[in-house]
Amino acid sequence: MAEQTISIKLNGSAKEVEATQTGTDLFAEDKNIIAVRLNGKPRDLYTPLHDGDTVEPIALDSEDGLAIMRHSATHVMAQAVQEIRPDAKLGIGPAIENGFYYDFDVDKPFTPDDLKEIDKCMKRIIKSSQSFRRRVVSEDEARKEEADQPYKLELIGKKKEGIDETVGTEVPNQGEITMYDNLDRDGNIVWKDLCQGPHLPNTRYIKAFKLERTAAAYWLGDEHNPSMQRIYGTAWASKEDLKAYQARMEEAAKRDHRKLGAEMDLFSFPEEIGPGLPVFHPKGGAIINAMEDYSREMHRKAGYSFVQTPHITKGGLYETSGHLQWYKDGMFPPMHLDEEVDEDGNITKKGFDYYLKPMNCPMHNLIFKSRQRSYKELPLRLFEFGTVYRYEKSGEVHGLTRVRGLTQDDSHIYCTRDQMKDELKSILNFVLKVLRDFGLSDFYLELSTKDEDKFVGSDEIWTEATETLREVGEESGLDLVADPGGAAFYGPKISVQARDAIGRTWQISTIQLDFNLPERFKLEYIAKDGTHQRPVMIHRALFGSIERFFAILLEHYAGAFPVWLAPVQVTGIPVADEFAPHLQKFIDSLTQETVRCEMDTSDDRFGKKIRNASKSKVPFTLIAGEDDVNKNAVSFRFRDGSQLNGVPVDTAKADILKVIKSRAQVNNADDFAAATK
RNA sequence: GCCGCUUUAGCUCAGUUGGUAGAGCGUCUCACUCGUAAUGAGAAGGUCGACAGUUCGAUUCUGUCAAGCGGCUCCA
Repeated sequence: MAEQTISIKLNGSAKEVEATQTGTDLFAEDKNIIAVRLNGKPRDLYTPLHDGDTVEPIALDSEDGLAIMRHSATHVMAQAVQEIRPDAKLGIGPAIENGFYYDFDVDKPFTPDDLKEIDKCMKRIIKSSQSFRRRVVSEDEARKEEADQPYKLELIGKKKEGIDETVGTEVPNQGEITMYDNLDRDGNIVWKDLCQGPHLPNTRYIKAFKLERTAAAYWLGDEHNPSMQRIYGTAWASKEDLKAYQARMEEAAKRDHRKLGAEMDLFSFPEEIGPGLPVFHPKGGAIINAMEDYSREMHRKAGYSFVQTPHITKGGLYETSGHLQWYKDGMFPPMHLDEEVDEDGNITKKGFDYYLKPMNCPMHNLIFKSRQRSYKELPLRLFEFGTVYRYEKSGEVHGLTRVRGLTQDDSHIYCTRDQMKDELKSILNFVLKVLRDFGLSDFYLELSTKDEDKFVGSDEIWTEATETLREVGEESGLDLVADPGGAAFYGPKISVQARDAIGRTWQISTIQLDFNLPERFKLEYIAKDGTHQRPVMIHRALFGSIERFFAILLEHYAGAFPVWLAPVQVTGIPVADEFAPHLQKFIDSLTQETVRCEMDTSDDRFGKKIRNASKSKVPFTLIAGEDDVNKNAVSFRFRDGSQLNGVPVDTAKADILKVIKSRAQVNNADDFAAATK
């Protein structure tokens, strides 16, 4: 009797196969295939096929394949944890970027020794070649099987609402509750977990993993829920990929702005001042100055008006704006001032609560309101380096990227509704141009839309604002990614995301469209027809915060800034003391041109001075010895050790100034030649 | 704010199973004046994060607090 056949679509072409065949048979010859994409959805390799199915292979080293492998790896980890800590209650365990985690409720948190033991146990499990088997169960059966797993029981109740732990790959939502059994070589169930899958055919496909760290995490990400112990791991398709990942992590650690900031003497966080409150040392200050000077120049050219506002204010301002309603916890507590009390404790003069300002916009609104405005003044672009203070929770403070006192390059643009779209477009172009001048080049946009629990204003206004931003974003030609619920309470925003030199993305600029604060502050202008009209307000921070942008640049360049931003642009090293006056004279003339110079007059030997200059990442080391003095010249040494000797002082000076003005990056003699051409 | 970890010289880190400490780099002094990534010698520098408790004695053990780190939560 002939086998029954079905027709499927395999890798895009029609094929007749035996009805009993699965991906396991179809891809038997390719050991790199670990699952199938069945009718577009990732499934276990052994999933039964049906007539008309579309089947594509999923390779271990593909994005889907890695997610499946990482998800299986976290099952192995959970099995290992329960072997070592039988009392451990399971939370969720998804695949994430670069790896996986699993949350456990355990009596005692895991120690580094525990991790070593879990790691060992995982290797044993992987080696024992367990297979994963999918099993559909009824809700009652699932509840029975997971009776001693309270968190899983909670998940069973929520499965129907579509909550799933799988991240990084599409979720096969089949409306079924499934268990995944781990079977040993004899087919005995050695472990099981409530899970939607899919999984690897076999644990041996987990070829390269490493447990990274433990951390606490709230159950289902809600801080009101119990805290669980999370173990993070990383897993890759091969040992080489794992090594490459670890090398990337090391590279990122080397660039950490907190480390470079201390090494390069740029900034510090004195304990006496308080957490999240940085002080910038002279070299850090030089960089910040260069950033701000350039920013001011660009803003002047783009038609912005510079304003300045105080750091503290009476609270009423933030009641009007709504900030006190939504962000009181994030503000430093008030100073109650000017209250007078008589001997009996009765208030004889009412006092006021003063707050450190967390935002500049209300103050800029007051500048707008300071007199009657005409449509002829619009768009009115107010700009300020405004220092604000936010009481970030203690665990949230992080280097310069999350601080309690920060300076925003903050701008508020008031315009008519007719002007708003063009204005938004030109703001976006301006922002991207300036970011490119700072050496960032790889961008995408994020559109943050209304948070349904935290907003003011009508739906119509939100829709109009959101759609306007969407159009501007789409017309920019950059990728536009949705960020649902990410908006500020007063309006939607577009944020500019930039990838740095090692591929990490940072949120940098934000452009927010706001119809609400003008309403709350009753802002008006006189229109052409003499009527009173309400302007639209655009909030815009380009660097975001200067501190944070500084940190991003520091990591992007790994401390080796382009010449115009380098804290020290030139270090002079005489070959011997007798040549110092010649070099000093040249350095002094550069200083007169506001080039940031240093002269190494220490007792160190020449070689040591070269080493120190090299370690400092200064772009130009200028050397002068007998040859240079005789020729009234200096010699350049660049960051990579390449050299340009005997450059006449006039040429040297002109070239240095030219490179600074061009904002070029110079790491070697070729860069220098190109920048001075 | 929550969980875990960490805190010893300016920096990076040893060390003391409870008897108040050491290296390298850096700093200072002296000598060396040198052409491309560490010259040599000497010296100074620490209430071992802070405060309590246990102890004859605490940098070491316990507790509280502070700062930092890794996450979680949050981020106008």
